[in-house]
Amino acid sequence: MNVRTLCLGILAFDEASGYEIKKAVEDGMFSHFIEASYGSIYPALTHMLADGLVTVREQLQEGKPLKKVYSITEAGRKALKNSLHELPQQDKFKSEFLFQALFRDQVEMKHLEAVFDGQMAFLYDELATIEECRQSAEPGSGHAFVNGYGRAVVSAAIQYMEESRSSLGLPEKTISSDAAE
Amino acid sequence: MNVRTLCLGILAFDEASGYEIKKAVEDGMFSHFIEASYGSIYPALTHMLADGLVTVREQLQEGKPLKKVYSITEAGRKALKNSLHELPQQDKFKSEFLFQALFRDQVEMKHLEAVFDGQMAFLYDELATIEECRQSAEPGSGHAFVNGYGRAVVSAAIQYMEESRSSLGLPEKTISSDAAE
DNA sequence: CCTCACATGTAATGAGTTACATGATTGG
DNA sequence: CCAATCATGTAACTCATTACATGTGAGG
Repeated sequence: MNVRTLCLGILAFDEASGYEIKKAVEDGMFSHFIEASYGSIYPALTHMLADGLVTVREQLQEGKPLKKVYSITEAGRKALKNSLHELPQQDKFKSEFLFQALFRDQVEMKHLEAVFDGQMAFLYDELATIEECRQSAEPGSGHAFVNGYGRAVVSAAIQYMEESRSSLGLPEKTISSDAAE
Repeated sequence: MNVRTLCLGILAFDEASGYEIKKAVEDGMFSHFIEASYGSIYPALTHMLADGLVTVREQLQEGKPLKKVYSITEAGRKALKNSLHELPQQDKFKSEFLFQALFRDQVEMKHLEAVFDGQMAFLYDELATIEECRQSAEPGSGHAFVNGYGRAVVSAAIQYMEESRSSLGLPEKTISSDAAE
């Protein structure tokens, strides 16, 4: 999938600016698909505007810079549907964290612990984001399915990580002020 | 992570040819980290050879073409360790399957079913691959941890998918003996 | 005052994929 | 004979990231 399709998908739900799209991809409702930087989002929007897949409207705001709000067109919806049908019908579980875990004997214990804790922090953060999104997702919607899937997978990862901590030779984590589940 | 680091990691376990690396990344013990094509693997090996991170040995085989077997050097191990320490300490759950699921209302039911079944097939296949790898992974090793993680996550995904089938409006899957079209 | 959040964009660069190009051998 | 598997490699191309470039307004 490319950034164009991602943006089109987001705009199919609601109009948005490039900045808002970035935020949604970074953290929000659309953070579980692919990554995208400003350097790919803005050109994608410009390109789609030229192709008539989106329209733009400049919005003046009080106390904030001018915002260019993009809306999807009928042609855009058609293009999205088309792209959707062309996407591969499988995806892969790939993890760079696992790659690092693979070499646990070859790195310093301190580093392994940092990596493990980093992944743990990520997983808990991810779960929190998902729970947050679950609030605003209506039951039976695509969003609800996505959040349910994410929650199932992330929870399983957390559980396995917690169980594995000692077997990797890592010290027990004394809970300082963390949010327990 | 780049393909160079991936290859180096694989070679840290055992010597291999470019072709063998590709197979291991496609299907085998090293299929859960990043993807890599011949077009990236061969140049990576050539590059690392020039840098002295690996050595090469040409191996004649009966009934098969000549094979170039690469082995990691001490400098290679050092470089690997270095790269490992520089990798990001988090990774992301990204899924293009979920993106498609998001638009379940906007695609034809037939397509949604194909995508769903495709993902299901992938998950079961993945689980089978992992179980297979578990046989050859010695307990307590990095491989064992990786396989355990993969198994936990993939199992959770399968369970959620099975539970969600009907709620997505998909027909119950009759155990496939009459799957011929 | 200075930094952060908001907001938009471009250009150089880099990393990888796809398609191309070749060729041996085995099995149906 | 033809397809598949084994095996190595290159070149054009795509796509996205990073760094650059600019500017406003709010709040500590």
